[in-house]
Amino acid sequence: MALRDAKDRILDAAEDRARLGGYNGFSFRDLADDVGVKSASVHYHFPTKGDLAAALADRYAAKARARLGDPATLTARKAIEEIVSLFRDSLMVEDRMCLCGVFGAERDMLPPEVNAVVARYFEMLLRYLETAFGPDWDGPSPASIVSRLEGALILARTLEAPEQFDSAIGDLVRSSG
Amino acid sequence: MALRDAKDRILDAAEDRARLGGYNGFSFRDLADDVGVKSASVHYHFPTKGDLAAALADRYAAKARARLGDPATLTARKAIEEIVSLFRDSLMVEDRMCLCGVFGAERDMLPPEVNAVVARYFEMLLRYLETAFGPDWDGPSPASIVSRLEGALILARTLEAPEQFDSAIGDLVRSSG
DNA sequence: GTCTATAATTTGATAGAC
DNA sequence: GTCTATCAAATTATAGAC
Repeated sequence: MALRDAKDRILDAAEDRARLGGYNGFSFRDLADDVGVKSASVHYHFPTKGDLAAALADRYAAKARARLGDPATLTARKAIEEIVSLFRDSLMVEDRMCLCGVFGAERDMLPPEVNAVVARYFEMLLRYLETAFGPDWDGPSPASIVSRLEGALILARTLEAPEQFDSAIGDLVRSSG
Repeated sequence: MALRDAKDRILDAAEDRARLGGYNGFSFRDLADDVGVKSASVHYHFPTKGDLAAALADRYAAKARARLGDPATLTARKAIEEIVSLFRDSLMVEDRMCLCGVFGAERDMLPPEVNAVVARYFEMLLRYLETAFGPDWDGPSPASIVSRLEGALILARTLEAPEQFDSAIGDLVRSSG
């Protein structure tokens, strides 16, 4: 598989651009140029932009879920470390927003099929933490953790101060024993 | 002042649309139609879209600051209640994102003059909490609070579940004594 | 699956009359 | 300060050849 197939490379380009500028931050021509094809070829794989963005969010969610692992086998502390690491890499390694965070912020003007997939991403993250925490958990709620991570990405990137991420998340990691 | 001046009404329309769909979620013609003028008139008040968005974020920050009040006169608990109330109304009353949250998420494709104003908004929020907390504060950091609030807006709106906001923020309010 | 070509619309922005 | 008129470019999307 020297070069992955076009469909995947189109999604790579779309993910990169969408995480920088949102749904309207990229066009079919942008992606075509990135991949080295014509925009008609992009439409062949994804008839409408809604199709493309929904497929994009779906792949993004699947990759996150695969990376996070099975929460039934994890301690609460380890699950928190995993999800923090996911968002931390988004900021420190990739220097990109969370795709579903951007789409979520723009949700009222996105095609409904995109919003449906974005919602499933957040439900997946919440369920991941709930499962790892179990019924007796008395630490921070899954919703508070996911919210903090999304917000910390926005804050640290807006201020161009990656250390603000740790300032926002730090005590979460330290108190997750 | 029967009808506020056009400049302000244009910003009203822009704020409403931007908080629903982001920077590229509205056009000069959209705003002109909302206000009842022609798009050339919008360009008279704001030559470029960057000018408009920067003025918009500036006004948004000023309104927030005025509502929050002087942190030097507030207890930590009261300051937290004020900032939570600000974001809570954004969700429950206005059913809109935080303008600077959306712009922050899209920052890498926004004109730099917009990003500068958005950054000042977040710095203002952090300073507000820092001032109210004072040097001996050992509760949640200002960055963690602001992050949670921005993220909780995205989460609750994406899931179309306002109660997730309280789930994300609740223990903050309860532990802020 | 990719291309050329193009349609139909929208966009940010300007010139100049009133 | 608002208008008419317009521009050049970009946008999503489709038809049909190879």
